[in-house]
Amino acid sequence: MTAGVVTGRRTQAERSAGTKAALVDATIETIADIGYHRASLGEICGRAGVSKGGLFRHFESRLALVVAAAEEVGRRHVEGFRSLGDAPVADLLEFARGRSRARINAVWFELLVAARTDSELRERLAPVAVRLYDTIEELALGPSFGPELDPDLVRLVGTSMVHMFDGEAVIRVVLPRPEIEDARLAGAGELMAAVARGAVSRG
Amino acid sequence: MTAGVVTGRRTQAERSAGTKAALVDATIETIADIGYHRASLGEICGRAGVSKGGLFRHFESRLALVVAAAEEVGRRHVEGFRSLGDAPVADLLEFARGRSRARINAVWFELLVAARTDSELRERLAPVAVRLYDTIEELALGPSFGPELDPDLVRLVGTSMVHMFDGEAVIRVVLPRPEIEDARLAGAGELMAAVARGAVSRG
DNA sequence: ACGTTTAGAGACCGATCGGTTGCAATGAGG
DNA sequence: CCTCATTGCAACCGATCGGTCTCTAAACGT
Repeated sequence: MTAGVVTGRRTQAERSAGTKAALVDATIETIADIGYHRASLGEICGRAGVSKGGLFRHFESRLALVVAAAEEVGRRHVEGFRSLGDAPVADLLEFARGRSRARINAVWFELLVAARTDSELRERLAPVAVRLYDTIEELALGPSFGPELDPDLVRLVGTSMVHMFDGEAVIRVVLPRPEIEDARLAGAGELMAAVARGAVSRG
Repeated sequence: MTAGVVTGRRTQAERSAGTKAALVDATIETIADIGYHRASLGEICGRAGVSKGGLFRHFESRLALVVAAAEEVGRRHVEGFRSLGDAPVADLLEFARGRSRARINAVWFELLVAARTDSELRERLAPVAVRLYDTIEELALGPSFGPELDPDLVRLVGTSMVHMFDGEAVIRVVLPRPEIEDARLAGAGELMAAVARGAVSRG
């Protein structure tokens, strides 16, 4: 599970990296399981198999830990996106929807909502979010959309779709409507296809 | 502020309704200000000018209180929507976006995210959300869209827009992009106008 | 006017939180 | 092998949480 773990005799750097990764993994899992405000350091440490004292050896505060967790989730998103390579727009859309609904993506929802009323979290999360969006948009602009297309238009429609799936994912917890969601995915696919074939211009 | 407050001698029913409304108002304001998990009963009671003992006279638990707050926010949304009456689709969209961004709407985001990992909250919030969406969709299907339009299509596009604005509102806390957001509103307006004039069919 | 019921106040409770501290174990360098 | 810095553990701290309990004040029924 936790990449980078070495058994037997380990160097200090390996030990440090190992427990750090275990703590970040446990943080992601804990927030995904029981939510941000219930994800106490005690619970996280218990899952990671690390004591509270050990945690503070690697992270200066709970805040630093959850920001590291958000970064890791972003890293996995980018990884998944990259491994998708070139694909039809319909596949891209389904992948995007899947990411919005993904277990670990809940970490982002939890932290974004918390960031609204927590200025320190907001300030530390903002640059991470900027980097994540920049990376993904750069990645998405390459394949599937020829250079003859207005990149601003592609960016506009693409982010709009992501926001739409995010909003859907949030309300779906309490109000799932599978038929409408499927129709939405299909309709979004048609719109994206129209954009890809250059049939949509910017107003 | 708190509608229904009567000064001087009041009947028990008036007293009860008054403090109840004050508590719900304070809950909405507190969650909007400092978030769901920081909105402690002490803080809420302080703002409402009611003691903790007084609170539990009217609400069996913190959960019951925040669900009542969500209901009140929904009521105000419907009220605003109703007072909008018949209006061009562009105005409807701007109104919808404004609602997604509204201070008090944060209560819904906070509770929806919390509901994902809190089964009791989820179960109590679900029927409220269903009623709210049903009411708004019923209201929106009336004006602006003639009866010759497929109501399912209007519902699909309409909810998709709402989800889009919701997703935008959530990420905007940490990653505001005013130019893209304005272009998004304009583009959504064009799409909605096309739907309203019957230029879009369901696939 | 008076006993009953309801609304409200505020001290109090056990549990849990994020974070600290002193100490034991481990690996690094000579 | 010995010394020292790093890593990890667990008891501990003050603060705060949701919720309860007891008591007073106000409105009600008669």
